[in-house]
Amino acid sequence: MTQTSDRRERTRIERYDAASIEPRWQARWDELGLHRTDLSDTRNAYYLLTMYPYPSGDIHIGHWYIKTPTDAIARFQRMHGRNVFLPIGFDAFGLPAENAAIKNRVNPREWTMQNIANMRRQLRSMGATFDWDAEVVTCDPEYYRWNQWLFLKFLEAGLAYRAKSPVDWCPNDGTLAREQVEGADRHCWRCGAQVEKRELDQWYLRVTKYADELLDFSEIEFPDPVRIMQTNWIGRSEGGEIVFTTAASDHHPGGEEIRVFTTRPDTLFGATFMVLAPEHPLVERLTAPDRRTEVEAYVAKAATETEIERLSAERDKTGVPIGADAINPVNGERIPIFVADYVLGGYGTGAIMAVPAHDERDFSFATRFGLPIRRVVAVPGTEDEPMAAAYVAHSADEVLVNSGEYSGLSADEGGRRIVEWLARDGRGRPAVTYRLRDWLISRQRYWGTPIPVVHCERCGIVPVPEADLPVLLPDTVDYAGSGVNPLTRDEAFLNVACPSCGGPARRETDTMDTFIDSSWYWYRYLSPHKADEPIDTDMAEGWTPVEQYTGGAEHAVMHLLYAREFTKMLRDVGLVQQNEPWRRVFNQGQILGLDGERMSKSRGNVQDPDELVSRYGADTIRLFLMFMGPWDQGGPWSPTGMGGVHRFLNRVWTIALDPHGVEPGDPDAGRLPAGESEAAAAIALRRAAHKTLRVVTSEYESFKFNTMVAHLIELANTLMRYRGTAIAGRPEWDEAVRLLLLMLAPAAPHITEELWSRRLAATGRDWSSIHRERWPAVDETAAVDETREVPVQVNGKLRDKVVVPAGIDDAELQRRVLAAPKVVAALAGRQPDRVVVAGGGRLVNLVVRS
RNA sequence: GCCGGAGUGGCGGAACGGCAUACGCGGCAGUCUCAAACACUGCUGAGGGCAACCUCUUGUGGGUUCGAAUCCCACCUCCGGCACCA
Repeated sequence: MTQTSDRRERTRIERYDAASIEPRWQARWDELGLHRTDLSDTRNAYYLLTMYPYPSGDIHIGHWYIKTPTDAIARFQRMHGRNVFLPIGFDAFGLPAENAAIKNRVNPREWTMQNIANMRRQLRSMGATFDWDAEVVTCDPEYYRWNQWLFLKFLEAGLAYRAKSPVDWCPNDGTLAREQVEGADRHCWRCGAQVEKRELDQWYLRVTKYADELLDFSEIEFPDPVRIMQTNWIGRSEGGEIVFTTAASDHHPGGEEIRVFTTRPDTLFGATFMVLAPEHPLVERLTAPDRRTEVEAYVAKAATETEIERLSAERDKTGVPIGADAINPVNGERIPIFVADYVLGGYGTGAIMAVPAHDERDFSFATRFGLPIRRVVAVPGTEDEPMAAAYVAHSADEVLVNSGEYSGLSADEGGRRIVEWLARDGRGRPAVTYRLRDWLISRQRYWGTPIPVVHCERCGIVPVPEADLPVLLPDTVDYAGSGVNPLTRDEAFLNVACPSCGGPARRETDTMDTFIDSSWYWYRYLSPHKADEPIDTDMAEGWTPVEQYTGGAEHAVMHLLYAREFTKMLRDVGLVQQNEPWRRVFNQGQILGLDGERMSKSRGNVQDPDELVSRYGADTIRLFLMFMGPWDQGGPWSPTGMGGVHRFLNRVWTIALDPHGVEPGDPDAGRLPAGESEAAAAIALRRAAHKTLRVVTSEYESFKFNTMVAHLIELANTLMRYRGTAIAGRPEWDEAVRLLLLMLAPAAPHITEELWSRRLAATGRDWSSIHRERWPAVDETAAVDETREVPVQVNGKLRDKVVVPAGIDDAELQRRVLAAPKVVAALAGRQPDRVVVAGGGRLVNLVVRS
């Protein structure tokens, strides 16, 4: 070819222009109903769930990072004949809407609905195949009424109850969320007032009932870290509950029981003091008159601290003696009682026996207060050694010492026997404790689901009858410049006739934790408008547990655990028949701003996707987000590299539409690689295509999108090398291009649809969409390599590589390795002492001593 | 502090007991162009050497192994969660 004809070839085809093709195909997919799922057909049901977004108004590239690979999974599964259901909705209740309302005097509903409208538009611009017919918006009464309905069912079943519980309280702004308490001095973020604790009557769900069941992960496939974190969060501990009694003193007759939980009943003889949590009810009663001032001051101070501070193993232990003693049930010893903040009221019994010799926290406390440390577990021969730290290690030959008749027994056996002994006369029993607490669902806020109960002067707490649901949130809301829940001032909302006696009553003003909303929304997607029940039981039976759930790792313990608890509650009131909500969960990483912080409008580090869409098109962004790293990793956002992915799509465009053109710049353009025949090149291209198909298929299945894209780029680069040669006219070329487009289709749906339509228009074949094609099958015979390269090491160092036929045996491989020139040089006449042929001949290591 | 995760070229990352740095970005050189842009081709971890080639390198320090980025122990740094942000 002459240079002039080259130039003509180059300019002949039009350029890839995403903006002109993407909206057209999105409209076409809507017409085709690509995204709509026939839920009545459950034969090949594949329920793909992505965590629904909070409509914060901070719409940023992070949403694309979460959603577009999920869409690729949906399209990939559809190409495998699965009936995929990919719904979307909005987690629309919550604190940010109220903050915006207080600050800018906008109505939370209006603020939320505006954000939702904008997010809908943006989510559509991704080209994602969400089934919008199934959309759920949690602040819609059509949704939250069922939170209320479910609450009533739980109340009836004894799964909901009311108890006192402390909140962080600001005198001006009411209850504060953790993020609204600022600084070491714990002041209110809005008014700066000192935050205090206040005890309120609040609603709980009895989820600890499921603690043991939640530790069983056999029906749910979590990433290992999530399973481990949930296991630790539930925190099952086995041990004993031991009854200590108080000793008589000047101010107290004694004989009062103090129950403690311990995981180490074997160390009971080493208990030299006792500690009550500041919240423990006995503190008030047992404190000696001359200790009262100091104890009360300490208790008040502890109330201002966070649990994280109190549990810190690093800081110095604090506490005060209350001026009373307890009696150790195993030896009748009087031991002093302290109150200290490192013991929590909400864990175990809120009281501990302190064994400084065998517990690190007790040891540092005892050291600080000069309390006796008595060793009761030791490896024989070491029992009299001085202790510089608590001995907590477990060793097979350690035994109990200084423990009366139990001395000499192993710790396990001794502990068991001590509990058995105490149990005989009711002074102890084997016991299990969990770190998991019941779920506090009350929120003193407006923007949430009203808890459907009424407080009647005569009848007490009365559930709202089912027929009266929903209890609607009033639309007009006046915050009056304060964070205090406006429902508490809304007389029209508050005043109601008691459903039981008809007398005057007040509505409950607390609303529900928004984690309630997110604990069952995937069931509602299946029947979002069902008017008589929250969940369509038949539909749930056919479509759930959800096949695959994707979402952020930041939800590992809270949302992902609450939802499991809730599912078990739904099961126990007869609404679903399954134990777990989802079969498999994948946690993708989080996209941070360039500054490494979470993206938010207030930080000014958000990347607006609209701008990128108009510059590169949705396909480039989708592909770049998948390519930038492993999906479970996330990381700081940087658009550097977007151009590389865009160039790749340009090459795909060129390959598909202009196979015979050549570019200037390559001196060998239009010629096959030196020494490669046309037949050999055709086989090589076919091999590359099918090897790519094999690896790309498994990468889609395991969500390894970054290497999936890398492999597609490699195949495109291979095709580019053959462009303009005789290969480009052969069926192997057409097959490779066809496979490339099919493999790329789930990730870059618009450009592949465009190229597919153009290629098929030329052939006259009947088609509707590349996204309705079947995923191609690997031709394994085409994917086989004829030769392979074997690296050769001498003493673990790479010295040479030999190319050998694929089917060679080890003896022949060794012969060739030892004949390789660089190997001969490296051996320098020495004989290898050992020849290691690794992993079926993948590598050879020659070991030479001396 | 506790629980979980991650540290690899100038940058994003690949390899996860067997060739460290695939793929991409950036950089350098070139083809095309009057020129630029686009596109395309080649080179590109560090140090040494004219070269063939040699030495070093996966947060730090130890260990296991014929062989370690990968497994084990200790430490450092960063990220997520810690129950009222979602």
